[in-house]
Amino acid sequence: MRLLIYRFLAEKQVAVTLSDIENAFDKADRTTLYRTIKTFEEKAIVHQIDDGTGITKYALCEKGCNCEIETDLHLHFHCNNCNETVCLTAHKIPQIKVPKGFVSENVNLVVKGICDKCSGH
Amino acid sequence: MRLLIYRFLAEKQVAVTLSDIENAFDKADRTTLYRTIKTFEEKAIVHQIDDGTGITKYALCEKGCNCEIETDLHLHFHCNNCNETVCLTAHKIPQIKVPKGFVSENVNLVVKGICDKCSGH
DNA sequence: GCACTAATGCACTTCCATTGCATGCGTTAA
DNA sequence: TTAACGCATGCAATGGAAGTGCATTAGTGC
Repeated sequence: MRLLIYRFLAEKQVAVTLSDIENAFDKADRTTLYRTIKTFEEKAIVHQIDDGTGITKYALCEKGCNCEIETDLHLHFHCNNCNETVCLTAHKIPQIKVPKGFVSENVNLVVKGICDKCSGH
Repeated sequence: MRLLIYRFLAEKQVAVTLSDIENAFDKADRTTLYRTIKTFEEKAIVHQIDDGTGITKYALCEKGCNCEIETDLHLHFHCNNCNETVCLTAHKIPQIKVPKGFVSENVNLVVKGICDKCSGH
């Protein structure tokens, strides 16, 4: 089961919602998928993405994806056209300056727009 | 009613959830507050913030807060300690580079950590 | 006062995230 | 061989937030 879910995530190049997984595995129960994902999260196999659609998505952690590190520098791109969210691990987030007294531990950056597939390039 | 809500938002220096407003106005109905906020949003009086807690928050737009512009460069700080989210309008977001084929329309940047109140400075 | 519009309140629905409880299955220990 | 245990799975139910339809009330202009 977990292997199947892992492969599903590996094939998908985009972040998926729980519903996506649910639809892909009709046989399995919501709860199982949910808990599997949670397990993956704990083991730092996948990471959670909040792209502003209100639905949490998940994506496999790749090389260079240091989710476990506190100063996580993730960049996610959400397409307003196809509604897909991709993980741009190659693009690092520039250092963000915060005012005095503030301590930065984590940065979440979501860029919205049109993705490469939809823009036609 | 709307004036009361406006004043409430003005007093608060942090972004608030619908529940926060609801608690502050026991007399009023949820729907009224909800629709009032929506109206404010349309009129660009407040803007919505998604700080990753899963609950959408709202904050007054200030001078220099160009929510209405597509290339909205907002920086929000979410404190992991007191769970409050503040709007750092003074801090602009640096230009984000996206890969070829991607078109950036909107940027959402949330920094998490410890705020000035909680860090003791 | 009358009519019209805007604002408010109530009830209901939907959607997603999460949890409690029961079941099944494989492994270990008596 | 069997009893006990841990773990994965499934079903059902809960809770919280967002959103909507409809009736009622409050204003506003005439």
